[in-house]
This record gives sequence, C-alpha cells and structure tokens, in this order.
Amino acid sequence: MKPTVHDIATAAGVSLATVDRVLNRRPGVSVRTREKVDAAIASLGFVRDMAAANLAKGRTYPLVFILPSNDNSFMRLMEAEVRSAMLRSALERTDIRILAVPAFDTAPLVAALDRAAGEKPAGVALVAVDAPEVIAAVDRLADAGIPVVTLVSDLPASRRVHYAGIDNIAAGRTAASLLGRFAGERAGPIAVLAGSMLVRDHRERLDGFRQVMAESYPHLRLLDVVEGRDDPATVEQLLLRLFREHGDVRGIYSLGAGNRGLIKALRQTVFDRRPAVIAHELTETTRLGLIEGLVDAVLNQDAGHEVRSAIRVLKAEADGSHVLAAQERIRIDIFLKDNLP
Amino acid sequence: MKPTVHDIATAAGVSLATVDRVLNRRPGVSVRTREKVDAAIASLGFVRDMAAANLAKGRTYPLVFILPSNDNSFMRLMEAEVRSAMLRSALERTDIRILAVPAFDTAPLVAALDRAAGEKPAGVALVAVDAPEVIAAVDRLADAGIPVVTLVSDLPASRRVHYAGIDNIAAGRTAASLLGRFAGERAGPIAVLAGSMLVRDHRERLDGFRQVMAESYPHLRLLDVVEGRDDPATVEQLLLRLFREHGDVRGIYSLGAGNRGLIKALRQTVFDRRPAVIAHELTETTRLGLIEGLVDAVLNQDAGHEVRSAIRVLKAEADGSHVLAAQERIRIDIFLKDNLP
DNA sequence: CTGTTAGCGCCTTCAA
DNA sequence: TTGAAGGCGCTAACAG
Repeated sequence: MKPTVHDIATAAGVSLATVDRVLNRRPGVSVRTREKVDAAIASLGFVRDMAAANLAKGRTYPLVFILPSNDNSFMRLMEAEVRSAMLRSALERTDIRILAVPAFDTAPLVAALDRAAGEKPAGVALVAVDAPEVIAAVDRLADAGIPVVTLVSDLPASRRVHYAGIDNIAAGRTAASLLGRFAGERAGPIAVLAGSMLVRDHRERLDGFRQVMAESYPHLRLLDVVEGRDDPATVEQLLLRLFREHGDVRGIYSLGAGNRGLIKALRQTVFDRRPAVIAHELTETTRLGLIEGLVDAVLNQDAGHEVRSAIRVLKAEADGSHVLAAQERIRIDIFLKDNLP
Repeated sequence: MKPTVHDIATAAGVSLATVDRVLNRRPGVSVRTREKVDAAIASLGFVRDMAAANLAKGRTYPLVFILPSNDNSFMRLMEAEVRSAMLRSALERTDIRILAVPAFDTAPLVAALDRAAGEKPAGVALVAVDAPEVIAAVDRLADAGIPVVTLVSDLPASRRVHYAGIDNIAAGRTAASLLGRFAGERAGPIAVLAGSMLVRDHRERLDGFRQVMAESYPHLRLLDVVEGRDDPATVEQLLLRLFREHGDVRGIYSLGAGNRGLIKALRQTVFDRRPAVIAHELTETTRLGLIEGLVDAVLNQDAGHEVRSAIRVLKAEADGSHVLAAQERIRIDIFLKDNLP
C-alpha cells in the first residue's frame, strides 16, 4: 500500500499538521522536527497525491493568455484553442482570461503584462515581441513570483520559465533543405517573404534558412527579404512586383503569415516553371495551397499542443511539480499534400 | 461555484447515496427518483469531479501492454516508454504489466490476449498482427467488457476501441512524395524494403507509396519488394544483392525496420550517384544515417506519445469519460537532418 | 513550534 | 427503495 501522510506522521512521531507544514515548506517547524519528517518521507518513499491535495485546497489556477489581435489565421486558431481550454476549465481547475493586444506593438503588450500582474494570476502566457521593455515587464512578473510562458515567439533573455513553441532556427534550416531539393539543380533566384524582423521567430527562421542555403545550395541566390507585415494585401502587392522583376524565381520561402496574399499572387502569375513554395502554419489558406499544388510543403506548429503545454507547465510551476519534458516539446510538423490531417 | 453532489441531492430532494446510485447507474432506485435526479443533474449542469471520485474509490487501473520481443530498436523504445509510464503509475493510478510475445506470430499473440483477459485488467494495448484469430481474441476481450487499444499496427475489423498509431497509407504516400522529388527527374529504379506483409502497417505503407509513385512519378520504376523481416543481417544481404543487380538505383524506401542492415549496405557500396533514401522510425541508426547524409528523411511515430495516448484512452474508456481527439492524433513526424530533436 | 478538528467531492457500508 | 455516517489523502483554521 502506498504510504500516506498518516504513515509518515506515525513514523516521524508527529501530527498530520506538522507533516503538512514540512510538505508545503511552510514556516513554523523546528529544524529537528523537519529533519525527522524528511527522513520518514525519504525512507517510506512517500509521494503526495496531488489529486487529493488539490481537492482539499479547492485550488484553481487563474491564468492569463496575452494574444495579438490582428487578422491572422494562425493567431485566431490559437485563440480558438485557448477558448476550447476555457471550456475544459471546470475539469482542469483553471480559470483562463484572454487579453488581446495589437500585433508587433511593444507598449500595449507591456501594458497588458502589467495589467495581468495586477490580477495576481497563477501564471501568464504571451506571444512575445522581442523588445527590452517586454523583457523588463516579464521580469517584473517573475519578481512577483508569477511564472511566465512564451508562446510561438520566445524571449530567452527574460526570466520566462518556459517557451512553448518550435525551434525556429531548425524550422528555417528545414525549409531550406526541402526547398533546395525541390527547386532542382539549375541556378536561379529564391524569394523570402517575412512578416516583421521585430519578432524573434521570424528572424530565427530567416537565419536558419540562410545558413543551409549558403552551405548546401549555393547555386540558388537569395533575393532581398520582402517584409509583408503578415498582411495579405501587402504581401500580394510586394510579390507581384517581385515576380515582374524576377520571372525566373525558382523558389519561395514564406516564413511569416499573410499567405492569402501569397496564394493570390501565385494564381495570377504565369511562370515557365512553377517555383517551389514552402510556407508556415497550416490554415485554410495553406491547406488549399497544398491541395491545389501551389504550395509544396507547410511547416506547422500545433497551436492546440502549444496551448495545452503552456497550461500544463504553468500549473506545474504554480505548485512546484514537474512536467514530462518529452511531452512538452513542440514539433516542427511538416505537411505535404499527402499527410494532411 | 461548480455544483456538487450535495447541490443535486438538495435540488432533487434526495440523499447523497441516491445521487451516487444514479450517477453510477447502480440498481435499487425507482424510476421516478432516477428521473428527478437526472433532471437536477441536467439543470444544474453538474459534472462529476473524477479526481475526487477516484480518491474515494481508491481506484487504480490495471493495464496490460502486449509487445513484440524481437531485436528491433523501435519496439525496444516502445517498451522503454511503457516502463517509464510504469514509473509514473503511482501518480497516474495505473498498474501496468508488459507481456512479451514473438514478433509476427499469431498463436503466441492470441495466447497472450487470452491470458491478459484472465487478469481482468481495466484495459489492454497491443501491437497487432493482422490475422483472423487475433481479431477474434480482441473481440473476446471486448465481449468481456475490456477495452482494447491497438498500437502501431491497427486491426480495424476488430472491436478495438482505438488505434494509437499513424495513418500508414498517408505515411507511404508522403514517403513517395518526398522520394519522388529527392530522386530528381532522370528515370531509374526505386527499391522498396519491407519487413513483412503480415502486418498491416507495412502493407498500408506500401500501398500508399505505390499510389503516389504511379500517379506522380512514372519515370521512377519500382523494383520488386524486398522482405527483410526487420532483421538487419537479412536486410544487408538482400540489399547488397540488389545493388549488384541495379547499380543505378535512384531511391530506396525502407518501410520497415532492420535499418542497421540498410546503413551497412549503403556504406559498402559505391554509387555513381547516391540514391535518395527514406526510412521509418527515428532510432540511433537512422539518426546517424541522417547526420552522415546516407539517409535523406526519416518518417517517425512518437512512441512516447503513442504509449501515453493509449493509457489516456484506456483510462477514459474504463470510466466512461472522454478524451480530446486532437491530443490523441499520432502525427507522421518527418525528420531531416535539420530538425532532429 | 505543534496538535486537533473539520472539511474538499465523492463513494461505500450498514440500517431502516 | 432510501438514507445516515464514515472515510479516501490532504489541507486549513484554530487552539494550545
């Protein structure tokens, strides 16, 4: 039979309350007593039943998710996943609030973080913009003892406890490896389309992409990066201009969002040889692109997994327990038209 | 405040015990009373706290995993994952036993299933061999009210409640899509290496692969399938012979195991143009193959995810609750050397 | 500093 | 067919 608090109370010759104090590192226990209890815990191999503990505490976990509010399919998907987690909150003892902020914008994000701090939640998750003010705001939360998880785009210089997202350098490298082979052996230009160099994930993807292109596919020449700010209309205009100037483009790496514009531009243009295209995030748009054969591969991060992972990590952090690292690793999903879910 | 059994007892004007009887569909409640309670449950939107219920019941879930015992890296990995789940069983209220059976062998598998049934577990997971006797044995478990989950290789004709594995047809199609592009535009032969056509996953991968090769890459000609029974030595011999006969092989799809033999054969052979190679399951062998550049892509299924998923499904099934479908979908992971974990 | 007592939400005897 | 009472493992007042 698994030992319980009673067993260790008996073994240590103290009361339940004292055992509980030691278990929860609460003050008011003499060093000697604490040692006795710790010894009993160790020798009996006691592991506390978190379900029972949570039941007794009636604990719930107030959580805040800060998400960009722009018109971006992936972020809308992310929000939908958070809302679906809210539906489960009765079962999972969570109490989730969403704070929407303008995308790529430092000041409102900082304001949201400070507001979140005021609510004294058990944890905060945010899609980070990489700016010193944001790092400072995250660190303020850390100072207040509130664990922070970054979603999608990391902030490694901050004191966030976890990053729930893909390795974007690896994603960029993967994109290059695929595009390099899909584009074939003849020389030619490659277009790179980004959202904004203000967010770390886009910068990292670009870095990874450049590394592998330079190492392994020197016959493919990278054109200047086009920044479309994840906006479909902008993306479309910029690409149409690019296609006019470089009719022989051999490949396109779209490392940000706004892929509706990409697809539109591709549809309107006649190429003598269709360029190989790799985009990010599986949305209705990119899915159709794959099926129609306009897009060759989509690199994806599973928004549902990221949200669930963020919640697990935040809860574990809040009660000082641990998660399974393997379960929290966010994969770089690669979708071709053949393995669409 | 979430309603509890007390609230619905009050609302229905009955005692806690009666509510409990209705909740657990136990006999000894008049129809009228049952209806009153059901009405109260519905109107208050009561959802029972499984953690509390399990605490009260002191419930544990005895689970049996039936795994092939051959010398196959992936299956060893799978076993390691089950063992790691056994370590967590105190926390997860599981009590897991592993039954080892010879691979690709019907009779011992059937015996193991029947033995498992005798232990009256809360659920059984197995790597299925596709044979009528196995289907019958699985159905006997179903008759006994024991939920069964298939791992890695499915048995759709049986009454298993769930399949924790990848879509193998899609995996084969994906392999073809990648290999077709990696192999380039010149015509040439493609080798296909399988383990055994007795297991459904291998057959399905082959089917998917053939479909796409025929549809999209007619200039690549499939050689006769080589069956290596997932044994490295056999695989090596068979491939060396094949390379001797077809020095110009453009691509290789290894859809089973035994990849140590594949790597050895590749190392020993001099090609004028290295064939594109796609294999299954990320193991030490295939990982090295990727890094060395002998293998171009590895399709993988996450053994840890499959095991955790099987456990979640079996537990949920045992207490009539539900799982999140999205969380239980096993992805076809595609690894290049650039996105190795 | 330490112990006693009464729950958390649900289940299970044992009586009625 | 129904209800009262006690307990699962842990926590949280409230006393000493």
